[in-house]
This record gives sequence, structure tokens and C-alpha cells, in this order.
Amino acid sequence: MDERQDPHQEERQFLAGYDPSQFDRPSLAVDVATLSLSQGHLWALVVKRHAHPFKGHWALPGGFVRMDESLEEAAERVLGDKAGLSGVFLEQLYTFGDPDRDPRTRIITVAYYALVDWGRLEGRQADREALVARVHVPWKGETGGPVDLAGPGGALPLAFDHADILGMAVKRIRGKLDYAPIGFQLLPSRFTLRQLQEVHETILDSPLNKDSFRRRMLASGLLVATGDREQDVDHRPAELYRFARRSAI
Amino acid sequence: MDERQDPHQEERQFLAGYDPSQFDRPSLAVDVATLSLSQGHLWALVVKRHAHPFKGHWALPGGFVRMDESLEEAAERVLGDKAGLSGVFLEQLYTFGDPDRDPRTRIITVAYYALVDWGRLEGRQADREALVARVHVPWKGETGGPVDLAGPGGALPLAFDHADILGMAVKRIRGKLDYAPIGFQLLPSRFTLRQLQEVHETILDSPLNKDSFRRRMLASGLLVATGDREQDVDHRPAELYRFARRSAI
DNA sequence: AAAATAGTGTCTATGAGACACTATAGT
DNA sequence: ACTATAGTGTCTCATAGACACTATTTT
Repeated sequence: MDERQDPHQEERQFLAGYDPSQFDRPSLAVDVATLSLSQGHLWALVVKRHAHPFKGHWALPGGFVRMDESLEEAAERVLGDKAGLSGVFLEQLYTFGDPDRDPRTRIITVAYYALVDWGRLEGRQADREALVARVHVPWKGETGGPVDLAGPGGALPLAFDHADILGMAVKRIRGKLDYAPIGFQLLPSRFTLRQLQEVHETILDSPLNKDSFRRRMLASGLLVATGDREQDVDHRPAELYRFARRSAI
Repeated sequence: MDERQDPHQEERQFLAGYDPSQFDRPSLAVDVATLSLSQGHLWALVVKRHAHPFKGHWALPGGFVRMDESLEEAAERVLGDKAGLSGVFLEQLYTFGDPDRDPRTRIITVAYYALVDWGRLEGRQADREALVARVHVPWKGETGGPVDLAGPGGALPLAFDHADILGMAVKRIRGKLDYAPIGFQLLPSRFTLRQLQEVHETILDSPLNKDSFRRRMLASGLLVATGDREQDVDHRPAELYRFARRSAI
């Protein structure tokens, strides 16, 4: 609507003759930080690298972005191929692009984080290819920083800047916990209020007031009582709730 | 520490022979959504495109990422080259990577947002190359969506998915406003509490309680009274405050 | 003096934490 | 009956909003 009428013919010619290889370009990858929760601790899924660089180290599942897939599709594909997970909660985290973060060449990575119920990761600790390791977060509050991973035989050396990515993932879910339905993603479809509170306490790494937590959660409108109760516990069984799908909002 | 000792010789050979051009790769760009504030409205800085595609349309300042610069350095460079701005608050926003977001080829863009004092943009409205247009945000609350830009002669057609980028920038600063020192970036170095409240009200698009706002801001510890007062106003002059640099935290 | 905004003190409503109490399961 | 946890009712405390009031500038 401004300028003279666009000569579409000219634009078509330009597009047909466009050569994307005329510039040196960085490579683009995705990496996925998959977090889960068990025994009052956060766990992350890492896979063993079979190729250089960082051969033999542990890394987040990742891969190069293909020409015909979106970033989120790439993250889903990588999670399926390298970790056998599909249909999990997945959200973009941050894009890491320091020029020297990869010794091969310039590789920028769009990091995603995934949250999965512990039941879907169980057994992976024995697996020698995809390992679930406990995340130790050496900081409280907002200062941030990379995390340590505790493996079966001591600290795990992480490849690239993946410790930073994991640290930012933990920081992100801490920040979103009280205004986004994060905690539900780490539980099975039906859960008790006590379980949900333990999820929050583990993520925040601090104890929460039981009464206040119950009130907040029930008042949020995100929980639906199922009428059923938990089974096989050696005390009074608690009511099972499920997450009210956001369609109601 | 796991596996046999890494043969560094082998790794060096691998890195020397690595050919990044063996795969078809997307291109990588940065785009910067620069927001400012005046007369109770948000404004965004856009530049006119002289090349295809979207020739003649308005777009956010952007450019391809060079091999030797970080993403943030690329954003700073682009902002300096295309908009003549330097030293402004800049933060990564989101990475947009839909396969068809650019008609040329696959181009992923890492979007940044910048916040600048209105004083640094003044006069740009007359400029035919870099234009400062008013942002109309057609949504309240959290639903999000693209924005409209109001130019001197009506609505401005924005190139690519830049309306989505601007929409996400507005959503982001709304979300961060009450826990991050966002508002100060949109004001000159010394400002009154009333000015700061107007910044918050404009970003949130809703009126705020004066008393409560004063208390919150003064209790936050982020403000330092200068002892000076504003000049040339036709009523009682207010005290001028400055932003307490985060070094104190 | 009038007008306009800056800034203070106090009351009230709301929501979180603390605590006491009752309810219901297994042993 | 005893123990452990689920779940409820009530009090208190901290914080935001409402409102009344005083203070200080220009016209």
C-alpha cells in the first residue's frame, strides 16, 4: 500500500535465483533437557556420545535441524530417536550460540526442555546408552548456573555447554511453577495432593505449607476430583485428582 | 573417567577433517524488536526493506549471524547498523523457526527485544528509512497474538512473522514487569515515581493504585532518591529517583 | 487564594501461614 | 486401641487497595 505496485515478476526471479550457500553459515541443532522427578530429587535424561567431539561423555539428546521440519518437530524427533520418548510436554527454553561452544564448527543450538512422569523413565538407570542421572542444583533462588549430574559411579562429565542448559531448565520450571501448570506434567494422570506438593517442594527445593498449598491448588480450578482414592497405603487413603485440561480456561 | 583414555590424536584428526557443508542447513538470523514508550502508548522501531522479499514493507531490524560473533553480538550489531542504537537493554526473546516463515529458503531467526528511553528515538517518526510506529496490542491478559502497527498513513504491513515477534515481546515484558527491573529501561536515568507508574500502566494496559505502587517500588530497594526534584512543572515538583544498579543485590 | 500533584497515615479486605481438631485407613 | 496421614475450621499476620489528610509548587 506504500510505494508503487510491487513487480511480482521481479520478485519471482529474485527468489528463483537465490543461492543460500553464498554465505558461510552456522549450523543449527536442537538439544532437549528432559527432567523427571523421583524420591524427592530431580533427574535428567542423558545419552552417551559415540562420536567426536566429547566421545564417551554424556550429553543431552540432540541433533541437527532438518530443512523441512519446525524446531519443535526436530526436538520431538530427537527425543523419540535418542530416548524413545514421544508425546511428552515440550517447550522451547533458550538458544545457545557462543562461537566456541562446539569445537567442530559454529553450531547454534535451540534448547528445549521436556517434563515426563517418572514411570516413563524407570529402568533407564541400568541402560548403558540412555542414562537417567540425578541433577544436583548447587544454588538456591535466582542466581542460576550450571548443574552437576550424579551418575552411578560419581559425577558425570557433561559434553558441550549442556550443564548450562540443564541449569537454565531447572531455573525455568522454578520460575513457571506457580503460574503455569508445570507440576502436573511430572505426575501420572491421577495423583494425590500430597504427591503434587512433593513435586513442588522438589522443584523449589524448599518445604511448603500444607494447608496453604491445598487451598491454592483447589482454588486454582486446575484440579478435578475423581471421586476415587489411592490404594494400598498404610494410612488413610487420599483422594485422587486429575489435571483439568486447559480447554476449560 | 569412564571408558578407555581418549585418543586425542584421533579426535584432532576428526576435527581437522570435519566438513560442515556436507549437510543442507537452515540459515540463521537475528531480529530485534525495539520497544519504547511515549504518550501512554508503546512504540516499536521498524525499518523499510529495500530488497526482496517483502520489498517496501516494514520489518524489524535484523540480519544474518556471522561465523565469529555470538547471538547477542549479532543483535547489537544489527541494532547499531540498521537503527543507529547502541548500549541499550537487550535480551533474548524466542527463536522462530517455522519452515515457511521466509519465502527465500529456510531461515531461522533468534529474536531479541530491546527497551529504550523515548528520548533516543525522538525524531525518527519523520525518517523515511527507520520509522517508529505505535504498537497496538489487540489483546488483554495472557492470550497473546500478533500486534498491529499504526503508521502515519494507517496500518503498517509488517514483513515475515514480525507481528508475532512483536506480540511476544509485549507479552514478555508484561510478564517480567513485576519481578524484573524492566520499567527503568524505558525511562531516562532520573525519573519520578509518577513517570514509572505510567510506564507500568502503559505496559500492562490497566490503571494501578498509586499508594500501593509507591510502597511496592520504594520497598523493592531498586530505587535510590537523588535529593533533586523535577523542574518546570506547574504543580508541586516530585523527587527524582534513579535505578539502583543490581550490583547492590 | 486556587489549582494541581506530591507524599503520609490509617483503616480494611484478602490471602498465606500456624495450629488445633476431626476423619479414615492399616496394623 | 494405636499410628499415620487426609482433610477442615479458625486465628493471626503480612500486604494491597481505599481514603483522608497534609505539603509544596505555579498561576
